[in-house]
Amino acid sequence: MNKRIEPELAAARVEKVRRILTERPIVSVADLSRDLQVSPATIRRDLRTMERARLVRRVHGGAIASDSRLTEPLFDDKTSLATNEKHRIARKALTFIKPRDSIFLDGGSTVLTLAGLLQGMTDVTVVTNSLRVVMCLSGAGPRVILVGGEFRRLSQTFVGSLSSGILDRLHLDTAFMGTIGLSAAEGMTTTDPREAFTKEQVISHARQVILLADGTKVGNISFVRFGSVENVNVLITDSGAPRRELDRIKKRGVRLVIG
Amino acid sequence: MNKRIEPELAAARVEKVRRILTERPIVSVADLSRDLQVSPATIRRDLRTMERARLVRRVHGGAIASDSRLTEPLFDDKTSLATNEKHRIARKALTFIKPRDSIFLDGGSTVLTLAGLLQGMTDVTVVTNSLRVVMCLSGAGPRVILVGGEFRRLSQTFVGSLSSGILDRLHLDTAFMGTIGLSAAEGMTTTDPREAFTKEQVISHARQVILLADGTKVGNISFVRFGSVENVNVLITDSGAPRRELDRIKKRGVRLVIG
DNA sequence: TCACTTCTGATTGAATTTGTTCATTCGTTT
DNA sequence: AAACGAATGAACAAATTCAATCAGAAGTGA
Repeated sequence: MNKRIEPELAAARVEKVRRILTERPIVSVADLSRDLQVSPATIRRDLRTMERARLVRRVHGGAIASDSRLTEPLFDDKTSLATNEKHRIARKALTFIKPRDSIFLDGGSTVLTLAGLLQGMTDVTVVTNSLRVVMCLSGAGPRVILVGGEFRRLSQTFVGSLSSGILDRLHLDTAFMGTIGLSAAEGMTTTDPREAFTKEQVISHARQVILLADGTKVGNISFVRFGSVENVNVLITDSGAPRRELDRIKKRGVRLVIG
Repeated sequence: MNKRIEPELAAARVEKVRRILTERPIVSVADLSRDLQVSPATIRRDLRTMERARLVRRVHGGAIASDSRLTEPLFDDKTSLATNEKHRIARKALTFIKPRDSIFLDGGSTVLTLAGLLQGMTDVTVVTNSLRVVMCLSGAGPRVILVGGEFRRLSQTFVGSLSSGILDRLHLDTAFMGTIGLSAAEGMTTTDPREAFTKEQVISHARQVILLADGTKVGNISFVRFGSVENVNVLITDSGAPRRELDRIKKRGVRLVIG
């Protein structure tokens, strides 16, 4: 135009829009047009390309953040539920991590919450078989090593015997693991045999096993067993766990921590 | 006539641009031209070479730091848009895949485009070291096996010697790979030694190697070499590749496919 | 010295971006 | 249901940016 007081680049504009959408859930075209000093037509074009890149969702008059991830129907529901207990459990777990530790994180939703708390730490090594954990730490954070294997879509983890090739070469200070069921009689149980196989591999390589299991898991029994109660050094759970079962587990030598 | 003002050496200019981009997230060509006292054409040439070295990402009117994802994990906005050549190359590559093949996909952006085309196929096995490939296929699609290893944030891939434990047990029909540079004299080159190590591992396990490289890569030379031209069975590129270099490569036994 | 290469700046035509105009659609109100 | 204003998309023009090319300057090696 006649006067270019604002030589703002297009790329900078989309970045600003994104930042605005992290603070507010919705913005109007008019607001953006005024804040960024460009015409509404330009804003609409920007939003259109951003929508193609799945960065925003357009609505009449503006745009909203596209936090509603499309490709994850099952998993995020579980993590977005019960976040209160999970967060408390994860924070307790955090106190068991020392500098320069190498820790294992498996694919449980509570464990994923713990991974989120590690984003600021750089002096630990995280070994995992969970796609979600890697995605959570893909931007910044500790050193991440992924044991390979076959991808299991339901749990978004890598399972099977292939991972043993890597695990055999690693030493783990602490393994933080989730489970579907934990009972004094049947030990830890889960739904998938390949998942169980990988978990057993991890247990056998870890100096210390810490189980993160909200109260609904305690006393529960699933399909495939992957280790006995004796393998667990610490159980972090919440106050919803049944007392009697907890007592039985404690008698087997497990240290209990209530988040 | 000579200049009173000695212009910066090219290397010094590159360094200055990098320093500027550590302070500001984005700079315009005009700003750089004024600050460094050289013509916009020179700035563009510098930015072009810096982009090939993955030091910056160019945008219309300027450039942004390539590692700006330290704060923002989702980084592929631009590459998912600039898809014309990449898409043509990827579609050509698709014709080399037969049912029940086991194929390797590495972490290149063109290869990632190919992964997107595989979402509907279920009768192939995809082996990869790329987080983005797994994310792309995490919802539905073929069987996915990830070779583990240490996570490299810049390329979002898993690299290093750990992955050999899994690769040694797998047979690959075709490996689809990207590269930073490909020249008849220097072979394939990339920026990171660990990345190069993994690529060499893959090459040695694949019955057939197909290189996906847009025209800007042909004749380019990067830091670490990871195989010679003889290792490449097929090169799929676009019409932007320099003719003379293509001829030299073809003489070395590489089958050429222009997307 | 001469041939050759590399780097730089200028030029030109193509491509991209942006603002404006206008017809159409959408959401709300009557 | 009808109507009105706001929002949208398409088309176009102006300005900017880009890539390709050329020519000159400076360095390199024979």
